[in-house]
Amino acid sequence: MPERCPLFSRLSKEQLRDALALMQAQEKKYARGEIVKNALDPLHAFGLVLEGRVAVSMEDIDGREMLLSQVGPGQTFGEAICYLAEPSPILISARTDARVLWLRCEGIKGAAEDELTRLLQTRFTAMLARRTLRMNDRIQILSRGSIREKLNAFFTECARDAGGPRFEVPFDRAGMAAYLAVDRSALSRELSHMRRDGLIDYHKNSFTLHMQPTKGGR
Amino acid sequence: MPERCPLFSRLSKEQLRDALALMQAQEKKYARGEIVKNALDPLHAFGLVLEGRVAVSMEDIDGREMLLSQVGPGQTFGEAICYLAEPSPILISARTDARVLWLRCEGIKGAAEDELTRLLQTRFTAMLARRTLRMNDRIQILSRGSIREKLNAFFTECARDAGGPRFEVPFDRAGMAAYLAVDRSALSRELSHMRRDGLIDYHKNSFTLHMQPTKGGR
DNA sequence: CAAATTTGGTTGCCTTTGCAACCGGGCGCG
DNA sequence: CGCGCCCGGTTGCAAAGGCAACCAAATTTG
Repeated sequence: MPERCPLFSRLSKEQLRDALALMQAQEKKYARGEIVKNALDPLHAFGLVLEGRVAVSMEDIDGREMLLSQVGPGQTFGEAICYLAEPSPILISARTDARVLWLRCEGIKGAAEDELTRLLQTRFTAMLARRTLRMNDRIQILSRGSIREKLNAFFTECARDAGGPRFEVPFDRAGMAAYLAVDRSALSRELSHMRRDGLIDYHKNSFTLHMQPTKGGR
Repeated sequence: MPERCPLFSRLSKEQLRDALALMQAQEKKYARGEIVKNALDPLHAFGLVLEGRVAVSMEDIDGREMLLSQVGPGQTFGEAICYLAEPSPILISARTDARVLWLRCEGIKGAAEDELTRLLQTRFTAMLARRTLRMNDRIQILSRGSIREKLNAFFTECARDAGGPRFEVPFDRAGMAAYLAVDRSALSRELSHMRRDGLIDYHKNSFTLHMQPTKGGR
């Protein structure tokens, strides 16, 4: 399963074993709702989700929870904090029953003695770089003024990832609202309107875009 | 000057020279308002701002500009895109007259032959990790519902960085509005109200917080 | 199966804020 | 000196959307 993560993809069986050993991989199970990392806890390893879904959030002063990201199978969380070995106010919890593989990054921090370590270093950096780009996308979405604009941006991105106008979103409505930083009921309202206007169709988490293939370039 | 960047800090003169050579450093000057990188242009190197300020933004379909970040002396832009060698719709322009040192990252991508290369690799990764954390902060700010909440979060962060309740922000009002993704006039209005309410004081870009050391939750 | 819980949709109300227009001060430049 | 430009603040207006309350369907639990 770990090979679903770009960090470990296309490794031979032996390489994978060595890589996991190098990073002192340890699997751990969590029940739905369980806290994976409390705010202010340090993080000695970063997590690779093998199964289930995990939410990364921050609690603000008023106790409102802000969703930073939601992590599914093959995706990771906490690399940056773990790499920098900094404390962080981030709260991580399991949204469903989940299996997480914890990976320490000391092994890929210093000088690389062998080929495999070097590969992992490079891939780790690439992972961080890709994460940066995804966060840019998120910031772009959040910067939009209206809910409809946010949804358009969000859907466009989903469609790009899915490679077509039909896709499933990894959120329930409440999660989606948190991701877009809007009110849940307002989100429902806007989704209804967009359906009424013939822009989209949806059922549960499955969405279909009816957008015209944007004629002009951006 | 490059030693203001964490990538090059505390290097000997020879190391710095070698490092710059390794990354094929090239300095370039830009006039205020000049385009540094147009949307869709590829980026063969990332930029280290030596002097002046540079804005990283994205133009959305309606032509509205969304500010992703603003980069000052000693800070870098475009590392992720450059490292991944991906095209990107990002637009970069000089907000003031500026000097930029372009650094290629091929040299620090593959296997590291010498000590210096390894150091640069590690530091580059650390830079990306720190950038990730800063983007998290930004997402946190953007996720707030009201302008006042956004400002509180923003100011809190500024105060943390500055180590005290007085600080200067690196934006003019329009830039600040773009950073917080709110309307400029609404921002002005809210700032006035916060001053009226005794929460802050400000003149031009200098702000002073008068916040009580947050006692209880709401 | 019944009860309870979760999830998504609807609606009315009212605040916030985007928008547009305008004003005034500071600064640079001819 | 005077003109234009940039920047920041103000304000009236209208719309968007947060909030709360509620309902219906779906899903889980006993």
